[in-house]
Amino acid sequence: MNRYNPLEIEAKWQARWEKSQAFRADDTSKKPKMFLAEMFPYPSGAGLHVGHVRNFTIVDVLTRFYTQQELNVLRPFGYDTFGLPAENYAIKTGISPQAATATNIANFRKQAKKLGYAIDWSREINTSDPEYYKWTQWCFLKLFEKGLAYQKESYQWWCPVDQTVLANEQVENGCCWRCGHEVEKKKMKQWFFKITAYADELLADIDSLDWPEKIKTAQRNWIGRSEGAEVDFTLEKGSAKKITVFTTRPDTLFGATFLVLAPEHPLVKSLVTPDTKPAVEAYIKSALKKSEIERQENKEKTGVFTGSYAINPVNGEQIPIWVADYVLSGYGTGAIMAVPAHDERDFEFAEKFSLPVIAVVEPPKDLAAERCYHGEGTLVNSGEFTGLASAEARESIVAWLESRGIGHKKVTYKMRDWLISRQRYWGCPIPIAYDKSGHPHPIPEDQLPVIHPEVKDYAPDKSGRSALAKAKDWLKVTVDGEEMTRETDTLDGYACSSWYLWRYVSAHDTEHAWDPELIKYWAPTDIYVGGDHAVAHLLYVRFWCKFFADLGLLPFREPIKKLLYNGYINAPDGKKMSKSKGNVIDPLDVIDSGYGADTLRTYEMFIGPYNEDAAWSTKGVGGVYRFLNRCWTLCFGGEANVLSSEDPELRRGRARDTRDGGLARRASDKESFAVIAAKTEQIRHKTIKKVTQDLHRASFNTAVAALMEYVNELYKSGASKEDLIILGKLLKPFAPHLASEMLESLKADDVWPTWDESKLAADVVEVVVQVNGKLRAKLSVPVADTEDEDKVIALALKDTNVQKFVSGKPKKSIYVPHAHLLNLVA
RNA sequence: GGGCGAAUGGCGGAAUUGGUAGACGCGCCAGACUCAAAAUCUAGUUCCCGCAAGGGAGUGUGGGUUCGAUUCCCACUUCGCCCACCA
Repeated sequence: MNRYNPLEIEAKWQARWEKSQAFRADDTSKKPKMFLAEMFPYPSGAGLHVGHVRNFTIVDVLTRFYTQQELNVLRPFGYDTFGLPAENYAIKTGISPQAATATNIANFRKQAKKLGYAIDWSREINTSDPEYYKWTQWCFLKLFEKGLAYQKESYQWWCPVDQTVLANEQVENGCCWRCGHEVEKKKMKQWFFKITAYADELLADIDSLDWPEKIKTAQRNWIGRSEGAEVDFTLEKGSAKKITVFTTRPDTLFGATFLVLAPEHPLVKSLVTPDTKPAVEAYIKSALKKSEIERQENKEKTGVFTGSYAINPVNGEQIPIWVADYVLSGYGTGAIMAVPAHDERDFEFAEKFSLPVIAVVEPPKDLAAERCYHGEGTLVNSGEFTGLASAEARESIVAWLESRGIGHKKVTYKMRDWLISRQRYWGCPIPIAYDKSGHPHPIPEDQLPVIHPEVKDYAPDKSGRSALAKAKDWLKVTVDGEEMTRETDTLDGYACSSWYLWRYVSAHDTEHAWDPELIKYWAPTDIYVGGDHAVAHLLYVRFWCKFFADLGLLPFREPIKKLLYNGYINAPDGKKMSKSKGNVIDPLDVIDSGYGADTLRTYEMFIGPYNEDAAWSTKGVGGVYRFLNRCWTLCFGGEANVLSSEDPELRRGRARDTRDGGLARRASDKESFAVIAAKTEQIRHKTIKKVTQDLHRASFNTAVAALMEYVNELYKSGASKEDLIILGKLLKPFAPHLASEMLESLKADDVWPTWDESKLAADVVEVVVQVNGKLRAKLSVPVADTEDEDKVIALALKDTNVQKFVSGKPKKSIYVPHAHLLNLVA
């Protein structure tokens, strides 16, 4: 007998699949479609890691499952290649990001093929290929046309030593990651996408998504809708100036004892007096220098009085205006009315700076008075509104403000517009040019793509502009006959991944970003699998989808029907895998050590529920390898050991060792072959049902367990040819090479089998008897008798063990036929 | 601080609608095979008592609902993840 040699058969099948382009999706099919994808990877120089394998294998199992169910399946693949690692590598080594990317892609492709993935390689995409990013730029122009791509001054991290802008992740403990100098915030003109224009729809449509609840919640929180009011406070001294604040609690307006502005608030400069100016300016400077981490670590309230006062519109009180960094410039109006009696943060601030605290909401009597009650209650000290319930008062006070034109209802979102400028070379160039007066113009569509110029040094220049600024010739461009200068910022990588799913339908289309007919057939994506980007990427694709739907370019408003969010795989020690800890498991090592791709794939599906983190177990891999070996032995190792049987085909595939005691025992059994055949048929149908249903609910680990049970059973009772065919078909999504080898030798196709419900029922059923909820006996009852409750009760009462616990007639009995359970209450 | 999720043998995990807790795998243990080992096969493996039949306890802790709770409700403990001064 040949031994199971995974590396040999895997190479054989991979070569065949390659040659026949076995996984090309059919654009012209009339069959129902299924479009699956993983979150495409950033191809790092380290190659695939076990996390990729888990992610891609989930998609592959489903791809093969639906293909075997004879759907028309699209399962493409691509690479998200723009980003800092390639750029930093280029800065360090001088090797161009283009060249490094090409090498990494070749490696990823080779490794993905080695895993036997059923990928339609004709649709491979790469976001840094001009063929692709021409259309990313086209998307930008569409957003620009509709006013959804715009420029605004915004604060960015800036290193005064390196003279460069830094991304958030390049700021470590408030310092520059390269030189270690403290970073500052610098105001710069930046590009934004107006995602807030879709805030309401993005929020509302979350309900309809077949996505994990935790992702949906994360998106709801991120969007952060809150209802409240904007209220105008006039300044004293009869000035026409006013300060508008946002509050969710207009009912507490009588308790507003001071105003607070964010340090960045534009009015601050005009509120200072000669006395306060130096202190306020110093405070603003230090506040802007504070890093995010410092803000998080030290929540001690700080602030400074501007020297000006405002008038509380409801009671005419004069209240001081302060500046403090606990008020954020990007949210609401960047200014708040502080109600220290009912807001914890305002209270802390008032306490520190000895500002007055006036309670205006009385909690219900059964609630103990808190230091700072922020719940609902009855209004006190609130003029004509005193005595109203707080919820009611919110309405009344806003109406009162509205009638005077000094306030109105307002909905605010935590979500900000999406900042997409990156002062980086290795990103998609923004297709914009500036005229002599600095006004931005779109690069005309027929001049796309705007391609990266060659440069010698990839480091950003001293002005904070990307290395693109060093390509003097490239910078000059003629647009509509006018000499202009190109934009040197590039797009955030998330822009490239906001539309790639649609590119897959016509990956190399030179006329469109996506083919308008094919998109109707294939999209939206039916199942999308990933373990990252809960809000960012998964919100951005939804945003672009709605935008392009509004342009009439997409016939749907949600891009992803079902999302599977897979967990991480940790090292055997339970810690995150990392090079520095030396605990990294390389999936290619697992394959090459002799286990093969089928074992690796099946193991990663068996490791635990797909959506939870799991720890790698080298021993566990061995267990799965043994299982696949047993599959092999059943199919190829049995000939020499066929049991004597009336039907040699029936008992084909007995384990190779005939000397064991179990066999001897079974040989002496009186069980006829017909009885054994009936039993295996039942298990066969049970397994088909279990594996099919488990794949539908993405329960991969239990599907593999069911296959293991099946194989264990076939080992005991012998496998018929039919059993082996079913095993091969059910195994194929997990271990496609081995299963293909099996099905080929059995001369069988791989069409997914169906089960016959009537074959699942046995003649005799085990009925569980409980007394007072405790298990006391198990009865063998003929199926026909299980429908008669009285008969079952009578049978139960005859059982000697039941009799020990039931004296006389039971008080009550509960019979649950479908669970084969009888509970007697004694 | 807020939100979400989780807690089951020695370990990873299963139990899909409130109905036999511990499937499957690892590990361990005994046996077969072998000169021996590995590999393979067979059997056992929640804990306690018992030769056994059987009994008792048992799904983080405490309570509740129910004939019956890993599953539902309340309170608490621990761990994980995400967000975090969002007015």
